[in-house]
Amino acid sequence: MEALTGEMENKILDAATRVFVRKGKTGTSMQDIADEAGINRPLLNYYFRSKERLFDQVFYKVFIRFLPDVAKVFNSNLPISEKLSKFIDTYTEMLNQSPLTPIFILNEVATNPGSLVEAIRKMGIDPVILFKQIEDEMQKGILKKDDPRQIMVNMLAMVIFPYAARPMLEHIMFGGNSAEVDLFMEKRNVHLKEFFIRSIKA
Amino acid sequence: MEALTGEMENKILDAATRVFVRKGKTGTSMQDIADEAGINRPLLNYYFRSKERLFDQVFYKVFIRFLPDVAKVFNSNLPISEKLSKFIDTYTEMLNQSPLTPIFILNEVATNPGSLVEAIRKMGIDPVILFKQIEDEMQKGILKKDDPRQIMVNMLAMVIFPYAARPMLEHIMFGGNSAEVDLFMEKRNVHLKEFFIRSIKA
DNA sequence: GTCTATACGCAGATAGAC
DNA sequence: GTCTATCTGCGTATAGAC
Repeated sequence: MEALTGEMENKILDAATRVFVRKGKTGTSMQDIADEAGINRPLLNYYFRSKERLFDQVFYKVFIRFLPDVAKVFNSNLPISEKLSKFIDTYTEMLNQSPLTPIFILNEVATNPGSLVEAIRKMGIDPVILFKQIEDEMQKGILKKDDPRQIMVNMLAMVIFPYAARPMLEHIMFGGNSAEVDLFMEKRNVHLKEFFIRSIKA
Repeated sequence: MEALTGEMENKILDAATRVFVRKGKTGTSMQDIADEAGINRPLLNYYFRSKERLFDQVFYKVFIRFLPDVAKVFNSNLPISEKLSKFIDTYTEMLNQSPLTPIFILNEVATNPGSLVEAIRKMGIDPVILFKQIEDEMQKGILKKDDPRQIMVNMLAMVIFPYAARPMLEHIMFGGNSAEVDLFMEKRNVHLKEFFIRSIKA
């Protein structure tokens, strides 16, 4: 029944991703995934042996999806202020396409730290180069002297947090008005760039 | 066997809180909680009828714990810069005592938005007063003109995110060195105050 | 109030027919 | 490769003895 190789694998993987990301690992049953994929439960085991293995592949896929575009920005020759701006745009675009991803990843890593170790081992992220550049610009007087890691965490925080906390913010700060949050998020890109540059420039 | 009224309830509630916060709602079994409390499984049902009801009480308790101290800061007559500084200290102290709380709350609200609605209805948070004060100081030229909600989200993001993302950051940015992260977090308070004030002052 | 015993369903996983 | 049937264990919850 399968024309292309791995067609069914991808079909399952996509379905599993949607459910896992929405309901979490322990909150998802194999039946949920089978229903989402429109197939039979044993087929999941046939193709992925176990829920554990299926989840691992989903996690890895979701996790890695967030990196290539960002790496491209970080490895470019642009000054920090430009990288920052591009990072905000790139990351925001990804998050708009998969807004549930941050909370999914943060939660899985928190409740099962082992899941991450394997994933990052396979790709070798190295933020050191970026730290060096930041320190360089601090030396040159372009940026205010500070701990580059604090800058990095701030950047991630301000971009990612609103997505992870959206349901909270929507109810507490926006009275449940979802459309208003959308507007807020649209304007946020411009705000962030200004806000951030003001803090780090010398 | 119970001397004080509600002694057993509290014992269970505390145990349940520890397990729920660590493993999440769906990742926690009643047996886990009974073991943690050192009691028998049916006793949980006797005191709380169902896992659902037990969880609801835990969630509400955890959620509300984060508010009174913060509310005190927000309702004071201090200028924004002072409130900000106190907020960072207060929130950080709470988070240091229960560092897993952010990811617990964010995840539960994301996977089951209904849980939040009930909790906030009972306490009536109102950030509008704070927004007005921020706008006031903007009018007076103390703060740079901006959207107060963006400021608010930035503040929450920079304080809360490092706790929610700690396992991630620890592995990716600190090479798994936990002690170094502790040091980083200690220094972060001072950094945050400077960083933030630079961004918002006129 | 606290226990043992138990009911019942659904979870993940596999056997085996087609 | 895909299905039905089935195994086994664990999940929540309750009945009933003490």
